[in-house]
Parts: sequence; C-alpha cells; structure tokens
Amino acid sequence: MSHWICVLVQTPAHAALGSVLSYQSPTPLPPGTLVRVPLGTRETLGVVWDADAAQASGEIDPGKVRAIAGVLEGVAPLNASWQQLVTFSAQYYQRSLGEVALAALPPQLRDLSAAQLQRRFKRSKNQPATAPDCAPSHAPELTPEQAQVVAQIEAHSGPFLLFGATGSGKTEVYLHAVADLLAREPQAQALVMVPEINLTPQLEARFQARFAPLYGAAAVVSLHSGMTNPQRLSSWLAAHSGAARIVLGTRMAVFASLPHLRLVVVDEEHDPSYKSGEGARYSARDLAVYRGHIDNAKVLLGSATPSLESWHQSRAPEQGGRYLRLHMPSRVGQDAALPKVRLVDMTHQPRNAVFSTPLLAAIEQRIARGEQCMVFLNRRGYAPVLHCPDCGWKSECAHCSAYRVFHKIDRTLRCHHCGFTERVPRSCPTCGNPDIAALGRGTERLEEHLAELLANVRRPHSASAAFPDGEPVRVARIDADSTRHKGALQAQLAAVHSGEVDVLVGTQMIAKGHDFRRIGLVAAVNPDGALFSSDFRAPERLFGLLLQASGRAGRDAALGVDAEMWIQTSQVTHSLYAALKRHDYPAFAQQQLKDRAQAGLPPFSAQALVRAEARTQEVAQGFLNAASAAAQHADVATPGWADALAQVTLYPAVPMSIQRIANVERAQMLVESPSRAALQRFMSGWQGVLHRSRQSPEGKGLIRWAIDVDPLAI
DNA sequence: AGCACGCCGACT
DNA sequence: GTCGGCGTGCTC
Repeated sequence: MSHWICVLVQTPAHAALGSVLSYQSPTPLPPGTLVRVPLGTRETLGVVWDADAAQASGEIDPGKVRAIAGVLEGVAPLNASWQQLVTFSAQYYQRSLGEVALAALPPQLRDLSAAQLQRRFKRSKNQPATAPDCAPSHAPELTPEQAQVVAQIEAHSGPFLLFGATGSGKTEVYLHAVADLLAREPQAQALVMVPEINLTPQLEARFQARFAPLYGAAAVVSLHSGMTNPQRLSSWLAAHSGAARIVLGTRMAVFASLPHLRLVVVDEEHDPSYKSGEGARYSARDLAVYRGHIDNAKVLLGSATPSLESWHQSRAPEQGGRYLRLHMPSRVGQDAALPKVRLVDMTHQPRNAVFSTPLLAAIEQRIARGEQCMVFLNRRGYAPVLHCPDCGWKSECAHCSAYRVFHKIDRTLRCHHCGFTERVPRSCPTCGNPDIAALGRGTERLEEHLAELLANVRRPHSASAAFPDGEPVRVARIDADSTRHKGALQAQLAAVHSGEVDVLVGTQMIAKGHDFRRIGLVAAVNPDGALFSSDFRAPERLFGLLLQASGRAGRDAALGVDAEMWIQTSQVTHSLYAALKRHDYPAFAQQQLKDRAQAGLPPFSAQALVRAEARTQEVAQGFLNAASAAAQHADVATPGWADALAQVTLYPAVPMSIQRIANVERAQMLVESPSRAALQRFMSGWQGVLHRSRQSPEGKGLIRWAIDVDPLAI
C-alpha cells in the first residue's frame, strides 16, 4: 500500500518544473515532515506539504511518480504555523513555495547526508542542557517611563510600536518583556531581531548576562548569516526543539521554527536591512507582524525614528491604526538630555570648505576637555571620482554606469558595484596629463584632512581622560573598508572605548547601535545630498540616520548635559533640519505623510517592481513593456483578475538608477495600486504572463527578471 | 539550479 | 585512442 504525497523541493523560479512535486510513500506523512527525495539523478531535501494548499501542479503521469528516499528521523515535522508563514510569504512576495520553504531551513539540513545528520542529531541530543547557575540576575530598576511601557505590553495584545528616543532604554524594555514572558510561561519562546550582524554580539552578551543564570546558556541562541553552517544548524535545532527559549538574529531569523513563539521583538524596525534584496524579497519586519498574528504572539517594533509605514499603522485606533503606539521620550540617566542640534550655514563659509570654522573649533575644544568626537560621512573611499581638468576624463567603470572610487590607501580605483579594481593611473589615461584631480570626498580623505587640521592639537594631561598623555590627536576611521577582516570592527570599537582614539570618522556603520561612552560631539559634514534625491524615501532615511547618529553623543550622563550634534548644510531652513533640531520626529513624520498622501505614495498605495536584466536596455525594457501590454488582454484564471487589473497602474519600463552593472543592462517597471489586495491579485495573475513573455520574441536575450513587492528603493 | 548527455579539439 | 570543453535538456 502506497500513498501519494506532495513535496516541496528547491527549484529555481524560472525552471519549467514546478516546486511542488508528487511522490509515493509507504506510510502517510503529515505536512511539515522533512524527507529526502530523488530528483533526477540526485537526492535532495523536501518538505511534505498539504495537497490542497499546494495548488496541484496539474496532471502528472503516474508512471513518473517515484518513491521518497526516506524521512529525516530525529526532526519533528514543521508545525502548521511555520507552514502558514511559508505559504503566506510565497504568495505575498510572488515566489514558489519550494523556494521559500527550503531557503527558510538551515543549509546543512539540505546538504548533509542522512548519516551525517543522524550523527549531528545524536550529538546535540547528548549535550546536557547546561544547568542554570544560581547567580542572581541583576535587572536594573526600570524608570517610570519604561515601567509604564512594560505594563502596557503586558496588558494589551499588540502589535506595539515602541517609539523611544535614542538612549531611552528600549533594550531594557525588551529584556523585561522577555523576562516576564519566560517567567510566566514555562515553554514560551521569544524572537528578538536586530538589523545587522554587527549588532548581534552586543545584544547576545546582554541577553546571556540576563538569562543564562536563570535558564542556562543554551537557552539563548543566535541565528544570522555570519555564523558557520554547523552553528546555524545547531541554533536552528535548538529553536525547533524548544530547547532555546530566546532566539536572537537578523532578518533570516524570522523564518526560524519556533513552536512556542509568544513574543517577537524587531529592534530598529525602520532599518532597511530588514528587507531582503535577493531571492524572495521579504520584509522581516512585516513578516514578524504576520507571524505574531498567526502564532498569537505579541509583536514589539522599536525605533526612535519609525518607518512611516509603522508610524502610520500606529495612529489612533479610531483613525484606523492597528498598532498600539508606546512612547518613551526621555533618556535614561540623570539629566541626560538629548544632544543639542546645531546647524552650520555652509553658504556663509568659504566655498569648498570641508570643516567650517566653528565646527573645527568645537572639535578642538572637546578634545581639550578629554572628550571624543565622531564625524559622519556616508561615502567610503578617498574620493568618489577622479577627473582630468584638461580633457574631461572621469574615472568611469568600464562595466557599469558609475564612477570608480579612488581609494588612496591602496592606490586603486574601485567600482563599488561590480568590484572592478585597477591601480590608479599616474596620469590621465586619455591625454597623459599628470595632474588628475580627486573630486569630492569620502571617509578616507576626511580622515586625512582632519588629521592635518588637528596636527598641532595635543591630548590633554587631564586626570579624567583615559590617555592623559599630551600626545598628538588620534583620528581613526570605521567603514566597510576598514572592517573587511573578521574581528576588525570589534577591535576598532575597543580602541574607541579605551580612549585610544580621539576622533572617529566613519560611514553609517558608526551611527548604528554601538554604545560609545565618551563622545560629546557628533558631526555630519555633508548630509544635504539626500534632500534632493529622486528616491521619495531619502528624507526619511536621512532623518533616521542623523537622529540615530546624534544618539551616539552623550550616552554618558556626565557628558550628556552639553552633548552636541553638528550639521553642516546649505539648507539651514529646510523643514527636515528644523524638525531634527527639535528632535521632533512626529512633526517630521506628519509632514512626510501629508506629502505622501498627496502624491499617492506608500503607505497610501501599494507598490511592486519588476526588474529585468539583459545585454541591452532595449531587450530589458522590451520584455517588460511586452508583458505589460499582454496584461491588458491576457486570459488569466485568477478570480477577480479583471477587477484587480482595473485598480492597478502599470508604468512604462525605465532604466534603473544604475543602469548597467557588470555589463548587464537593468530596467524596471513600477506597478502601483491604492489597494494592496488588488495589487496582490494582479501580481499573482501577471506572474504567469511574465513567464510566457519570456518565451515570446520580446523575451529573447533576457537574462533574468524578478518581482520585488513593497520595494524600498525605486 | 544541478547534473546528465553529447559531440568536437589537444594530450599520454 | 581518452580527457574535458560547455551547449542543450530534463528532473515528480
């Protein structure tokens, strides 16, 4: 007696083969069971799926149906809510079930043989749960503001938007919410997400310190792509079995199997890193909210500068808000005021001045007092472009429509898009002029420039500073280049903490999360660019980044009194800076939302993007335009398709902002609708049309195409 | 995507 | 005579 079952396997979205395949099994297997199945000549991992939910892939020759190779013993089937999460993600982000399901599992589950896996399972089972040591955990007393927020989280079901100023102690709220939950429910699990791998060590240390004494070190595990595959498998298994009570991780952790999930925390929920840029382009923040809904778990989104989407969702319930907004306006610590924001009008400074006179003076003054300063510039390298004043040559990349960046440190021209690197030429490659000039500045040049300006400044001989040595000022730089090697970031952060460094120059990497104690001044030298960007989210990101950067100043209460955030701008009257000066995110958000409502932009409309790549723009755009035209008179089976079609706007195909990368031309098409549901329905129907367009003459020469639902950048 | 099969050029 | 180049095509 043999049973027919549906199995999800990993197949690329564009292959003719569906991702839901039929197999035979000697015993009936419940959905969620992990199996190994033969596929062609190889054997691969599959997930048994509910036949009704997996919209049957049409008729299949019964003679072709093969038997499964075996069940993965030792791993309980993935539960119904995990299956529902996968189903929803696949549908919402327009990917195949198999692709989403298999990408959500740790790679080793797929790659290891059955025998190897059995060995791993045995090992993890034999590992005795580390006994809790009985050292009392010392949770600091909550401020009244924090206590009130924690009480609200207890009392309501969420989702919550915790709107807390930088330094208001959001992490402490997370710790308390998790502690209360674990104490109340003996099996309950919590998922805590942060936007970047860089932030996980700090978070893990804090959670371990708090919870290892109570529940053992094994109760807290991490899940992010910086871990080795064996580590990921073991964390995943711990979460799946319920042994791990707390899972910390980056966006991928949203897919972890957590059978007793009761709380999801999304820290810095506005951070674009939560949106995946490859494969299924999911938003881990949005999926966290969905997951909370199906698992009946509380969801807590936290930020000092929430995404406008979340802010809008947290408006008053009578206005249609669905999240409960919790507010923590004050910084923790005695008299720890928010840093004072000072705007320097660069139109009153000498042209091409990098540091205005008052800013430089302020930096020198801070150093004289034994404080540290942080200078923020969101552009790495020495100069973004080299230029020949004689013939007009610029350091364009041969393979991309972008300039190569001059990196003085290793004398290279590097393309930040395709990686193409060459030694910097001694003279202009077209006319031989030896005087080629660096245009603009990146962090490398800023570091160099600042070191020159401060060459005669000495560190103080004061008793309070950690290095009261009268030595020259030390300037350090932290960006993606200086932290390329493993552990480099931690080492450099340590140098800042120890007081070895006086001035820290860096990209947004230094604006995020890290706690610096002795920084009294933060400066943004040239942030204006984002004010004129064509990306409608650029102001939102800039505001967030600057406020977050300002939060790095004065985290030490002793300095907090006169901590400052300096902004050099030629737009001193701009409303964004005016709101920033008052630390008034609500006013900024209100203005932005008003603009967006008027322009019909998210969150007042839903968007999806189709991107296409080909050797030429004509092919890439031609494919998109053909698929768009075909949509008008396509014969689509999706129910309500015609109705949905009437509610969406398909824009013409346009080149992407960086039109060519690595000799591949890129084009995109925007699809917009005031109704999310209509957009959804349209996209699921249109997907088939896009597939077919690929076979048509217009699809000839197309390299690939992909759908991005809720894109962050257009 | 893998991984076969298949049909043509330089090596022991 | 084989080893191996990657073009084409299939996988429940």
